[in-house]
Amino acid sequence: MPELPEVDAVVRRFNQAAQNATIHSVKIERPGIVAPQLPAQFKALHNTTILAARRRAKHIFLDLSNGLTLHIHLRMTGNLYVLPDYRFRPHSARLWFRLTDNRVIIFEDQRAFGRIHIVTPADIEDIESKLGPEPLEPAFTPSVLKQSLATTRSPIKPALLDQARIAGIGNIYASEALWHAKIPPTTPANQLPANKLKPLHTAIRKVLQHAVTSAYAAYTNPGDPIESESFGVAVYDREGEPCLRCHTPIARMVQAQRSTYFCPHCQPC
DNA sequence: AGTCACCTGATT
DNA sequence: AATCAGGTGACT
Repeated sequence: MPELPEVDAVVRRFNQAAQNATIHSVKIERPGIVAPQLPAQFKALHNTTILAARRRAKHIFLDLSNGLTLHIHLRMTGNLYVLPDYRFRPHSARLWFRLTDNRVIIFEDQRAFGRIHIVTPADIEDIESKLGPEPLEPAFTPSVLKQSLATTRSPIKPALLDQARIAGIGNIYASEALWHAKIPPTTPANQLPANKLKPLHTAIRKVLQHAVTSAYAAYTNPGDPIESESFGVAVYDREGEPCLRCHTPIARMVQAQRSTYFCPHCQPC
């Protein structure tokens, strides 16, 4: 569920609450969350301090005082936040870290698709080496975008979801960016018209940057579900509703087993 | 490059 | 009862 902006908000909020917190103990309710690692391995985290949380694409890294790092992926329904006491944890808390000040870091995940692993610097290199450019970094230029899309004829919408091409875009913001740039989602990625490159680059950055700001502002309560901001979403989950530009009913199609929303008039396929 | 599996809960 | 969900990795 969370895409780059929501993960970014989780990390920023986490740092405000738990930077330099020390882990007292770990409780793993669902061993699947740490598989193929074993719950016993997590005893290595007792009495280590979390130096800081950082984000790369949709990945969260918690750097620890013992030189190791916790690698967390929220997948579809994960969330990570701090509560004042472990007894306040929700039913869907799959793993939690009790802190030495008695607070607790909750990894909540209704569908239990999320993952938490203990990783080394070499592991982190492996993970990051498989990720494309960060779309909000200055290094992400229209030229870089063009290179990312040049090596596949797949429709551009599923190509935008490929984390090796551009890191952090998910199903909502892929549809949103293509609508903003008025690009049919079926366009072969390597055949994007030259005059659409800059509009797409601008749209990706604007959509994500706007969502980063609003996702962070939206989180006032720790346990709130992570939802992409619905206000301001132009096409996602709006099938049949009028296009905000031309009032044509928004259409839905399935690409690579995921819903794509688009305006049949602004983005004719 | 396309299909499926991993899970649970909400909606139809 | 069946379908759908904002993600990814392991298959064919």
